Amino acid sequence: MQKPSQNCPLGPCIKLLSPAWTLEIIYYLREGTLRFGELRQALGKVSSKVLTTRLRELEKNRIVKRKVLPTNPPMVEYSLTDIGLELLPILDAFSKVSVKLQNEYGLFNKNEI
Amino acid sequence: MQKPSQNCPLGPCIKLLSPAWTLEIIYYLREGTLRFGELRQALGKVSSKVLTTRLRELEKNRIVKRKVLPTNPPMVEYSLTDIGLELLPILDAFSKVSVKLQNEYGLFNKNEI
DNA sequence: CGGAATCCCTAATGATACTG
DNA sequence: CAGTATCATTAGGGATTCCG
Repeated sequence: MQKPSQNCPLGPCIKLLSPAWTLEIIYYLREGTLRFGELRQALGKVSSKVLTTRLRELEKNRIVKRKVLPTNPPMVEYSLTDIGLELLPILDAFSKVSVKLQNEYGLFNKNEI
Repeated sequence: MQKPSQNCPLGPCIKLLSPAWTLEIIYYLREGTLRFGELRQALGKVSSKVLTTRLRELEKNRIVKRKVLPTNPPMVEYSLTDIGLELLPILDAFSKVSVKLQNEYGLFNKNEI
């Protein structure tokens, strides 16, 4: 969790997105609904505890919608809310910049980062 | 520091920008050069140790340029490199999204975040 | 002024096991 | 399946002091 500075307008947004896995979660939900297990698998090596924590935070901040299906065993679907969708330009920017830094400047290649 | 997931293309960029104060540093350098002390003051309550650490990392990754002026006592100026300037679209995205979430959805108002 | 060197310490993450 | 509960860990950040 990052510490925001005084007048920097990015503060709250940084605080929202800085916990581990947060941006990746939004990334993988960008195209639709995923179940808890699918999301967990997509992320790789996140623990279910941390993933749950993150999803609860995002749900509380109305970024992510949680839908429990009345099956047995229960299935839980996660998707982005309208507010969550508003975050996608940030993801786009990350994506575009990543590509550019890699292609034009060779960043992210060796062990630089 | 965030843990990147497998196929998410944002991984390296996230890793680059996730340490505390990193985005704020870039934000305050966006319009030109700042001395160490000025940057420290702009950020608010960052310790000199952490700020130095962050600047060294950014310098190593060619995001930030460090220039020592031959004065006594020495002055050190920091500015964005060409690569650093490439990151500004990300900052723009943060900024625009922050405003939108605040104005249209009332996020970031109370203690929500 | 701009750090380097210490020491400290908590929040955040992770591993494991268990459950409705 | 989708979590909770517990415990362990650690590394990231902070406070302080001192230096050229």
